[in-house]
Amino acid sequence: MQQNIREPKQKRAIEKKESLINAAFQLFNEKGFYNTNSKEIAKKAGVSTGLFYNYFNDKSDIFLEILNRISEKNYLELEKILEKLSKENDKKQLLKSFFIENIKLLSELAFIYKDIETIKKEYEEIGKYRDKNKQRIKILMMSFFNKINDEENIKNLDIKWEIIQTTIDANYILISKLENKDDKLKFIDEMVCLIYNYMF
Amino acid sequence: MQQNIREPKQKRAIEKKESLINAAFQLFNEKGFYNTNSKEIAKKAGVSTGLFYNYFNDKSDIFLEILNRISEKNYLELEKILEKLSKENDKKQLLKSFFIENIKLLSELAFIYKDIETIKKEYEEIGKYRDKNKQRIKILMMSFFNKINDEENIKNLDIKWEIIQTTIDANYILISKLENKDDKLKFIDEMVCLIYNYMF
Amino acid sequence: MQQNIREPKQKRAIEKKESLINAAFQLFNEKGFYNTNSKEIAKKAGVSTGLFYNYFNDKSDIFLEILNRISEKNYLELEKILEKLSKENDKKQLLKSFFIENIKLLSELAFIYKDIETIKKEYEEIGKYRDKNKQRIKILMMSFFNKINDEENIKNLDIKWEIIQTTIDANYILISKLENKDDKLKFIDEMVCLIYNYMF
Amino acid sequence: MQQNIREPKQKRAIEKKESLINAAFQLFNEKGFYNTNSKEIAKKAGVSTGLFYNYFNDKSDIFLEILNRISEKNYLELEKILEKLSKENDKKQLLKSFFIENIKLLSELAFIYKDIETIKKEYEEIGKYRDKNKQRIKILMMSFFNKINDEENIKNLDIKWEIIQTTIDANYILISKLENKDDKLKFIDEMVCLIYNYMF
DNA sequence: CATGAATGAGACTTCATTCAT
DNA sequence: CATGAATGAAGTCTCATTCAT
Repeated sequence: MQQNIREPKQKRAIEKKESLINAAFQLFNEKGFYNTNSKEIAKKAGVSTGLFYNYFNDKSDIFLEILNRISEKNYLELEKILEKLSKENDKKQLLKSFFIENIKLLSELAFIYKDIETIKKEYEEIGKYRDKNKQRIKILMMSFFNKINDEENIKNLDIKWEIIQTTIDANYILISKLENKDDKLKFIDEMVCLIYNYMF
Repeated sequence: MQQNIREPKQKRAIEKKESLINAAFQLFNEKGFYNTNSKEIAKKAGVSTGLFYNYFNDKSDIFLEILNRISEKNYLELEKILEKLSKENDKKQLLKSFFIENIKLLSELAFIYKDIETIKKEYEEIGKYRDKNKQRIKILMMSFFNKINDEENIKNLDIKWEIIQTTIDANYILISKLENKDDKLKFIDEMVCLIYNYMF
Repeated sequence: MQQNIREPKQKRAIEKKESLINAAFQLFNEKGFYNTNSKEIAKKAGVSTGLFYNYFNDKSDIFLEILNRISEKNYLELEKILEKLSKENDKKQLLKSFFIENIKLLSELAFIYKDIETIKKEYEEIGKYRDKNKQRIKILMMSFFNKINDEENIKNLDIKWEIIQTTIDANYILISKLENKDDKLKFIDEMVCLIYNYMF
Repeated sequence: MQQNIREPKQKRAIEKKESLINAAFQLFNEKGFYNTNSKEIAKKAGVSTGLFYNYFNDKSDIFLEILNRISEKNYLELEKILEKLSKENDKKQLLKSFFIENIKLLSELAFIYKDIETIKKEYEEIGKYRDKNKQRIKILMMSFFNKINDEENIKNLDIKWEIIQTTIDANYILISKLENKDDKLKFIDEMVCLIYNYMF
């Protein structure tokens, strides 16, 4: 049935698909994947329930699409950030900038980390995609770290990155829940400190 | 009739309640809270569906009971560990010992961090309990950190602990998924490094 | 399985059966037959659930037993009342006395009229018993009415009694719900009026 | 999500909702509220179980809808009847006409009187609606009685109407169970007699 | 006799998904 | 393309009844 999924071509149709994705994103964020149902998504998107299944095979499919888009966007932005930052000499400042730039991106992903571990077990596809993407970011980041760390290769960078990534993800969820902007910055400062002291 | 939950008195009955809790724990771990149902839990426990509802109001109730037990046990063990460690002079070694001791405990909680953010939104009770418990551990840990850090009070310890706790939780999930014991130890070494460099 | 029902012989056992009957009577009255369950009855009676089924085949069985007892008691009392009243000459006063005497009895039955029409359809036995008892009272009452109506036989007494019985039953439920004693008496006066004017 | 009850707009959909209501009405009549379940109603309506919950929150909800409709219809018809009858001079004939006209209406409500006392205790909403409706009819009827009773106000009309209403309701159930038309008429004659002698 | 834990059928309810219009 | 009514499988939960102790 995979093939039955239409790719909308008319402008109005494309807008509707976008509405669905936005609605799903918001609801997944607010209430989690398992407490959101397709009827609700369609309602919030202002379209009919049936239309949902014109564009997506099932609920996991729209999740995958969101994951996909955000991952893609983030990867590209990450590349840009790293490019830009490579001119920075002060490593600490560099890291800080990195986090500040990143927070906007990564906080979008926060909702995903919440449910993805469970969803992965049910939908293999999503697990695979997630792992692939993680791997891709890892490569990017490791080459970046190697570059800015002029002296010698960092030992155990593999493991280190695994830990850093996990740490960043988890703390981004934490930060994304803070209301106050100053609080956010304070937390980011601390994270910079955490990562900086760890790596260099 | 809601609260008509029995506390079993006969030995066999207590065993069955335990079976249910163990079965639920395993299934929540394997498949997550939302992909586990009461019938399944009962089946794995070798018990009828009805009995599940003799002992628990609903699925969230057995989750709470598990959370409760593990939290309680861990808190007590944590106290013991801290007591024991307070004799250690080498802070780095101390932290390492702390993590090694802790890993056994905390990895049990891994499954909880997976779903709890979503569950909290649905079941207020669970959120409250979780927060209370987090607070309790925070107090314990902060007094410990203050004690071992003889010179002066650590700045921003509040925020720091928030970040450390988040970091530890997230990385424990990571570590708990590793099969190989040496890998685990390597990761723990790195975490010690991460935390140590951050705090001292 | 009918034969498995024990008739308790020891004093303590008899008391327990009585407790069950009393508890069931109260609960049926308060919440109706279909909203009362056997566990609840046992609990209110202060005995175990299992014991319920030592004495009664099922829930309808205890209902039948209650119906039986009250019907029996009422029939005997009715005979006494009619006997006593037959000396009264003033028919209106006689009717009034009849109702006043009766109210104590019949209000006990109020709860039964509430559910019996539905229960009858499920449990034939109960319908049969109910009809038999109604017939018995009808005979008693009709002979009484014939006796006090010296002149000639009342026309259509059959139908009349059917209507009177229905009317009395329904209004007894009404009266039994009144809290105030004076109100009760006022209603009884009106009922006397209703019936008297109808019959004579 | 509780109140997410659809009001069907398409013709076929409206028909299905009607089927459900008709099926429920018949089943409640035949077997009573507590011996009828939603699956059965759906089946009799030729519809899936799920659809039941598209249109009704639960079993009490469809009961309320039926109660609502019948009450409304009956109230309007009652007004018409009273209007028509107010030209009649012979009070006895008037009452008779009233009952004959009414029997068609009220017998529809018979099923409701059977279970409503019990249902009221479980579902407050239904009790409230019932009381409101009873009150409304009382007002209508009392003004009617006052009008046709030219001489002077009837004493205790309040209590009298309470009794009359109870009496009529109960006897209508009785009459509605009769198969034979002549029997019905005989019973109605007797009821006319009962009420007429009582009131005038 | 008495207990209350245990059973499992069946009721209630939700929701991903389909399909006639 | 779009609708939303309709489906039914599957999950949640209750309770009359049984049975080991």
